Amino acid sequence: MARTKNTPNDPDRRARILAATVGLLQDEGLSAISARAVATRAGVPVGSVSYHFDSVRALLLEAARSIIELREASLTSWGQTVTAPTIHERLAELVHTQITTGRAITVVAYELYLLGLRDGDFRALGNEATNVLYRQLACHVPEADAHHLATLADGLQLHSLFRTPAPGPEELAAALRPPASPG
Amino acid sequence: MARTKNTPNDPDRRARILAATVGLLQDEGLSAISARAVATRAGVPVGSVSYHFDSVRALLLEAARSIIELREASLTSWGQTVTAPTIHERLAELVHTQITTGRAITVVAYELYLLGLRDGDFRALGNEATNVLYRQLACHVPEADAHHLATLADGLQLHSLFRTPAPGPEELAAALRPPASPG
DNA sequence: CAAGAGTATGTACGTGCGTACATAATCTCA
DNA sequence: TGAGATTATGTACGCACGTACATACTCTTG
Repeated sequence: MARTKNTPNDPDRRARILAATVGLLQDEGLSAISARAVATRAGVPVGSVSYHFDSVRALLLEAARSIIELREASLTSWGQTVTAPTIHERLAELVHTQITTGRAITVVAYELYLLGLRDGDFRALGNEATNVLYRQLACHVPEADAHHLATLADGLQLHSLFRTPAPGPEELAAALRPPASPG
Repeated sequence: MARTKNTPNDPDRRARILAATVGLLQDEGLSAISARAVATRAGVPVGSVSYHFDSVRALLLEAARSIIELREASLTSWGQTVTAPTIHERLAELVHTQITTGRAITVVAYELYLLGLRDGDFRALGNEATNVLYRQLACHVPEADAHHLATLADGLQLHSLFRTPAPGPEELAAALRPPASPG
C-alpha cells in the first residue's frame, strides 16, 4: 500500500534524536527514557531511533558522552578564570552554577554516572567525567590538592542538590576550604 | 474451582518480601525491581506483594528506610571506636569496608539516594542518610569539621567505587586528611 | 462454635516495552 | 540515467509490567 512520502533525508536526524534524549533526561529523568518516548520528543517515528542507534543502551551511552563533552567545554572556559589563590571561590561559583541554573543537567550526569557502578562502558565514562574537573584543578594546584578538591567538590555538589534553598557561593567556598580548627 | 489450600498465615511475610527486595537490589540493581521479580525472589505469589505494599514505589521507600536503619546501627557501633585523634583512620576504615565487603549495599544506597533528586519522599530519606554519618562525626569533632569530613567521605566513597582495585585504608586516610601544602 | 478480620492466591486488564524487519523513498555517484 | 547505498517508515512480535480484585483460606476473638 502506498504510504505518505518519506520526509527528505535529514542529515541531522541522529544528532536531533540525541538532543531529544538529553532533553528528556533533564525533564523527566533516566526512568522516562524509551525508544518511543525519545522518538516522540524528537518528532520522528520509532523506527528512526532504532535505525540510528543499535539499542536504548547505545543511545544512553552516546548521551552520556555528549554531556561529558559539554561539561569539558564549560570547564575549559572556567579553568581560564582560576588562579591558585582564588581556586576555592572559583570552584564554589562553579558548584553553585551546577546546582542552580545547571541543576537539571547535573542531576542527569549523576544518574548516568551511577550506571557506571553496574556497567563497564558507563564506568569508563564515569571515570572520564571525574577526571575532567581533576585535570582543570591540577593546572593550578599540586596533584594532591587537585584530587582533594575534586573529591570534596563532588561530595559537596551531591549533598547540595538535596538542599532547599541551595547554598550560596560563600557557603560553598567555606565548605571547600579546610576547616580552621586543626584536624 | 477449588484451589490448593493457602499456605498457613505467615506473620513474617511482609518482612521477607522486604528482605527479598533488598537482596534483589544488591544483586541486580534498581532497574531489576518489579512486583513479579520480588515475588519470585521471596517465593510468594505476586498478589502477596501487592497485598502487603500499596505499590512498587512504597516497597522501595520501605527498602530505603531499612537500609538506612542498618547503616545507622552499624555507624553507632563504629562511632564507639572513634576518637578525635584517630578520626581519619577510623573513617578511612569505614569507607574501605563500604567499598569492599559492603560494596553491594553501598551501591544500592546510592541508587536509592539518587531517587531523592526527583521524588520528595526519597529526598527526605536521602537527607536522613547523609545526617547519619554527620551526627556520628559531630560527637567527636567540631560541627564544621564534621560537615567537612562527611562531605569529603561521601565524595571519596563514590569515586572509590569506580576504582579497580579499590584503594586501601592508608590511601583513603591520606585522602581524608587535609593536603600538606597550604591551600 | 461462628463471625469477622486478616491474609493468601490466581487471574485479568490495559498498557508499554525493545527490537526486528519488510518495504519504500531519497540521494549520490559513476 | 540507473544502480546502489543510505535513510525513512510502519507494522508486528513476544514479553513484561503495575495494579486491581474476586475468591477462598486461615486465624482470632467473643
